[in-house]
Amino acid sequence: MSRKELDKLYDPKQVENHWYAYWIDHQLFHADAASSKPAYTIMIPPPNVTGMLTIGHILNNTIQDLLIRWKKMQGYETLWMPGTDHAGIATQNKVEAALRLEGSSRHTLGRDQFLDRVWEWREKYGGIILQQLRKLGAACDWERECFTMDEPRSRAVREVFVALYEKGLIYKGNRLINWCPNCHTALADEEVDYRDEEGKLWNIAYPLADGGGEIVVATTRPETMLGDTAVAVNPADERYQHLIGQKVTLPLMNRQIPIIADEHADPAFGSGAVKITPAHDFNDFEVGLRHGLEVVSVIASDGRMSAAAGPYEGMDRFAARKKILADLESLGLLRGEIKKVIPVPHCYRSGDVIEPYLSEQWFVKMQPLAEPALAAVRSGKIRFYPKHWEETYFHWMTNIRDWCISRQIWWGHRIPAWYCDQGHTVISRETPSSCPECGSSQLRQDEDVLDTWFSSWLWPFSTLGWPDKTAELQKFYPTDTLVTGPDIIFFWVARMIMASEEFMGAIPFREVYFNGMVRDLEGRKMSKSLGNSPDPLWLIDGATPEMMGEFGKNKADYKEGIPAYGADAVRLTMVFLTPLGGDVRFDHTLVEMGQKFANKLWNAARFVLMNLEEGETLLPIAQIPAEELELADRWILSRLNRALAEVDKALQEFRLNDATRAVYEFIWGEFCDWYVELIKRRLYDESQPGARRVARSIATWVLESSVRMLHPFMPFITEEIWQSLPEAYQEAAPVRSIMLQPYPMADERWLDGETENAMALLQTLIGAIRNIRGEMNIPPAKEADVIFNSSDRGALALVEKYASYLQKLARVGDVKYNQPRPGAAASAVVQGIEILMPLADLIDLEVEKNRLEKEIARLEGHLVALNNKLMNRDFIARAPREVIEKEEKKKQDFSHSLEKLQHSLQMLVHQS
RNA sequence: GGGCGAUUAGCUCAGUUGGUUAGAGCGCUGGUCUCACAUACCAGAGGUCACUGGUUCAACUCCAGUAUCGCCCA
Repeated sequence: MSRKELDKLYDPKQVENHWYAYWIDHQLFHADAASSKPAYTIMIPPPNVTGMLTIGHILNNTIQDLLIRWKKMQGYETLWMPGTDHAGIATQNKVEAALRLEGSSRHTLGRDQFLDRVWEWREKYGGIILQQLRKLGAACDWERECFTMDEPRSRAVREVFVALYEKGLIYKGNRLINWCPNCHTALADEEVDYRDEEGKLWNIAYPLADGGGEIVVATTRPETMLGDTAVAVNPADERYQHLIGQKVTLPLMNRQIPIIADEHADPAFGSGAVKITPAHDFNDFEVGLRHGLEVVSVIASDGRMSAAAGPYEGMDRFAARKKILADLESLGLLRGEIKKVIPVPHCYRSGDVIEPYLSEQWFVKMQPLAEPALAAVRSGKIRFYPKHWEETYFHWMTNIRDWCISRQIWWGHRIPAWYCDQGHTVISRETPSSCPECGSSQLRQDEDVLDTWFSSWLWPFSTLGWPDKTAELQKFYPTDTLVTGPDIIFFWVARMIMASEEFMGAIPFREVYFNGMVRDLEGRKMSKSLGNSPDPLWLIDGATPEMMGEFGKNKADYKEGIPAYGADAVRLTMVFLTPLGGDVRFDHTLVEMGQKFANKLWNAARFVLMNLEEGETLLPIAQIPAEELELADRWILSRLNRALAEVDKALQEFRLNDATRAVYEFIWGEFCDWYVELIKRRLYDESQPGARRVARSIATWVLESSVRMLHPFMPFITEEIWQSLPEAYQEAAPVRSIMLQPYPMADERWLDGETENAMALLQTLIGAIRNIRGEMNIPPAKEADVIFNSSDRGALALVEKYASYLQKLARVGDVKYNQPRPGAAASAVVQGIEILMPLADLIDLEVEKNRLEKEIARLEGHLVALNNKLMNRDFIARAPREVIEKEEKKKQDFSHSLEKLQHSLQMLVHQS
């Protein structure tokens, strides 16, 4: 393959599409269960099959891809398992909405036809989100893609249901559950969102049955009073002792209900008496159980008042509330109202207000499952990053409640329970043909389906073929890293640990990385409902204002459209912005950072490549004799290896932003800004072919290492550049790809502190000279002569040896050493070296005076602080010796510099 | 009400075990189309590190409290 001439501007579009196809064609994402390499596995958090890619997915999946590519280059057999989740309620709602537009409904279609429609819909739209992930560069093993409702996963679900039932951990019970009247189904406790809303607390008088007065109760939900079956007071509340055991007449219903004593009544709250509605409040339900109270459901499953609500039957629950308040008012039983902020439960899918609802449901007994799962995290077998999420996990796990798993919808795994006409229940892995108890063939399957999370919690092993004993399970289980959001720590993470301990007898993963949330610049969560999340594909491919429709209309940042930043730029920016587990405040203009970095790297590569000659043999750096390396060479190799060590350490600790920063700063701040500039002299000097070859060899070597280091962060551009490099630098592999190359490792032999110090001195000198030039407005093209004065012979020798660096990077002309001060000169002091720049014709005395005065004031400030410190006896007595010495040295340096600057200032004053 | 997290430059963020002259990118100001890159280069301005106490010779860093914001749970 011959080297190509690279374009001046990097164009991600072609490059990204081309290499993704190449990786797929060569099956570079495919994991081999028969491989002898150690495995590294990540299971994707399966996105909803209805979903579209969001900025949040970008963050989550970029992290996974980064880890996978990093481990692959480190020699692991990596598996990134992709798939989608059938998202029962969400998907059903979506298809029902489509049916409504057609004037149809699931009930018109009937169950079977409706399910056909959902499958059809899934075939059509279900793959979109995974297609979008490909644009990001995701190295998923697409050949293994799973779906939580495909046949193997369904088998696992049935197996688990039956096994838990047989073990007595699944039971059916008539209990109060969270009910969404809109979705018409039960929900798990975790599926309820509490939102604070402005509400009211009403005081209502209940007349005593014997006519001797009244008792006042407070409620935020007056419509539930129709189902009251008691009034409770605290047993220790002296005000009510004489009433316990008496009865009150329930207003509007004219039912007599008892006054009971129960700890649940808080004497400090309102009147101290509380109405008890077991059918519509979780606490009241418990009270009811303790006292054997009747349970009267006055709100039906559709959110309307039931027959038990008497005259209010058929009214919507919110309308009933108004009517009941009005009726109480006219009866003279309202005793005032106060405003109150109330946490109102909402359905996490439809947003409708949840009702506690008494019904027959299936539950999983969680306590026995929780114990090993708790131990797995306590013992450190599973580690959380950041660690503080463990607290949340422990809290939930130690207060765990049974899990309501039945849903009254159609889209999902049908519960494997059958009922015969004799009333027997059959729980079976396979569809039974007759009742094993009575032989009846009249079997009816349970109408309900299982909670979607009942399939997701098996994901780490169901995706590998469980319950069969597959080679995949053998090779890739337990998995290594789970990358997900802390918002599903209960829904998913905790339950996966429980299921894995129960069915695999092992942890599902060794570490969990919780990524932060992506917010907009106002700090709001990016969400579809807020309309503040741009389509990530707009960022990758670019978008015109028309394409963005309503989205960009009122946002200044989007009015002009979005340029095509490319996936690499989006990825780099994302991980650059994400601290360990911290939130990311995101705006598309931030992606310019990634875009510019890609362009910078592109041009650095272009520069290196255009300086190579066709067919040239480059020297492996280990073969270059030490004496042929100059300072810059030793320096860049030392810095490269320090960057590698830092990246490795940061990635191991999931400090992805630190790792990104280290790569970014090395490539741009050191390789491009300094090294590339410093080798230009050698590259252009044809009289020294040896030195030229050394410079080319090292530049190419460092570039090649850099793109390998960067590959997990920016896979596309690094592949493109790497493929353009001379083959001599590439290790043999079955397929030519950077993905199959080793990840560079820090080599301590190249670390060289002395060289770095020497280079740092030169860099500081260059900075000081540039500062003078900038401040004094010396035209960039004009060379400036410089005198360096110092008693430090070693330092001057270094400057002399590498004066060419100063000449190149600070546009220095003649350099002299230890010379008397010329008449008009600008000056600065760096590490004891006085820099004098004779500027007779150019110097503006006032500007230079200001510059010096500012620097003098700065030094004086520091000296005051230093003197105070050094004169403090306690400091001298207690601080470690090194610290004192360091401060003393600092003081000397500052005083020394100060003296010289003051002298310079005096000279200037004399001249003016 | 309980728990957790955050608060550093105009904006988005670094600052690893307490000892730095508190940094980066964007934006801003000034100067450069210097033969890889104007999506660039060079320089500059800009911070009482939320507030109040405490520990310490020494606090952006540790502790306590306050305020504001956010998340989770009830």
